[in-house]
Amino acid sequence: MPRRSTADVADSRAAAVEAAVDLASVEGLEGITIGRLAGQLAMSKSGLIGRFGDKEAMQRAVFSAAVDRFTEAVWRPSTRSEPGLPRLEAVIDAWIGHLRDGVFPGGCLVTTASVEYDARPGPLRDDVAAAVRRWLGVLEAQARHAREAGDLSADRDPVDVAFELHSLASGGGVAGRLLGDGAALDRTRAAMRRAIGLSS
Amino acid sequence: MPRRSTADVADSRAAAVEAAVDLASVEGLEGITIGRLAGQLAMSKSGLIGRFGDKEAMQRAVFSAAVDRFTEAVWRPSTRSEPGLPRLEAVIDAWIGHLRDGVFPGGCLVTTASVEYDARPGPLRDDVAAAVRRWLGVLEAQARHAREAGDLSADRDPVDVAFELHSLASGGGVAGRLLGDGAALDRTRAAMRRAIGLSS
DNA sequence: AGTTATATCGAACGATCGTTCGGTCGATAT
DNA sequence: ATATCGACCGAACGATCGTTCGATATAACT
Repeated sequence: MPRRSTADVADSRAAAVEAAVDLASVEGLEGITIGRLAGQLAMSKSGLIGRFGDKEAMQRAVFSAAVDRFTEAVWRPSTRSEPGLPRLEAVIDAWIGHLRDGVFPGGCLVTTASVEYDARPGPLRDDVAAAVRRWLGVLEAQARHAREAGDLSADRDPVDVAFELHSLASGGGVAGRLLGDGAALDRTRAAMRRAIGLSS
Repeated sequence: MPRRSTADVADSRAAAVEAAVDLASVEGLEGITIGRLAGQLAMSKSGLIGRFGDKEAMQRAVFSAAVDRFTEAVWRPSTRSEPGLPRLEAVIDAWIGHLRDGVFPGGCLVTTASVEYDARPGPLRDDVAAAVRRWLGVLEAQARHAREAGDLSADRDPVDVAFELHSLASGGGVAGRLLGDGAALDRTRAAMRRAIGLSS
């Protein structure tokens, strides 16, 4: 078995993280097992964990990568749209698309991690909370921009809007996958659009 | 150590299930460990698992008990209200109250289990899906009743309404607990009322 | 009183968990 | 050419996992 050159070092770690994101998407961040992941990567347990230090550090790296994947799929494309309501519309479409395409094989890891750690103090919970807070802030800023531009009803609180969008996407994705309901994402999209004052 | 009389049999099993519900609410149904639960109940592992057969049977019993707890707290009180919109309003208030009171110490176990099993086939996933489907059906029936009574806009699909209420409560509860956001449940309640056409 | 059924125990099982350690190989730097 | 470094391995560690298996003590039934 050839050793990996140092030029491939980053690739090796990144490959492990990517595989772990997919695994965690199904089994949860707590469901990751070093042994199973190592087997899946055809590595030894010690070789794998050595890249991270310990399991918790690996979980944090995995979650961080999942946030990047989410940001890339949902936020990045929307930046080509005008700030405010158009960008919110773009975010909603990208968000629904990202859920539909199965960017995460077992559902959005941010949602999974939110549920796993919402009642469990520790660094991971802090990481998850920070990521969600940041995302809510982004949505809120767009809603505020839309309201100031007159594209969103003045009696809609931007914080409420952000919170509702997040809840709907998170809850809708889970329920849809659990029930195998193909129409769930359509319903979710419609509800999200309703939350920003659009009829359909 | 005195043995338990047969009259206490149901109590012993029920006590184990209740403790397990609380534990699973924090750690997840997959996070339950026979050893830890046995220790917490001052029982032997074998004595505990003997009551259920195997771990999966115990998890199913635990989930079933959680559904009962949810039904008792959220649905039962609402049956004193008139069917249709008044009952939906009562459900929303009871639902928010149940989230606020911490009926489940680590958040609604139905939500937790939905996320845990939404991408993992098996009997537990089937149980969870059946429970969610039943609950959505109940909500939908009330929404339909409300619409036929003219209390709900004719262009609101009862299935949409049920789905939105479920998503909002589920997503809102998680995000609120994760972020330690005391206003989250107020926002969730307002959004749920908006979903059934009420202004506040 | 004697029998049966049940609830629970302690001990042990093999499997797997996360982690540690010493060693080996290959690439890089001197 | 030699020394250094980092990636990775295999083996082993103690802990815990879920489960199985008699043994025991009690309650209920005949």
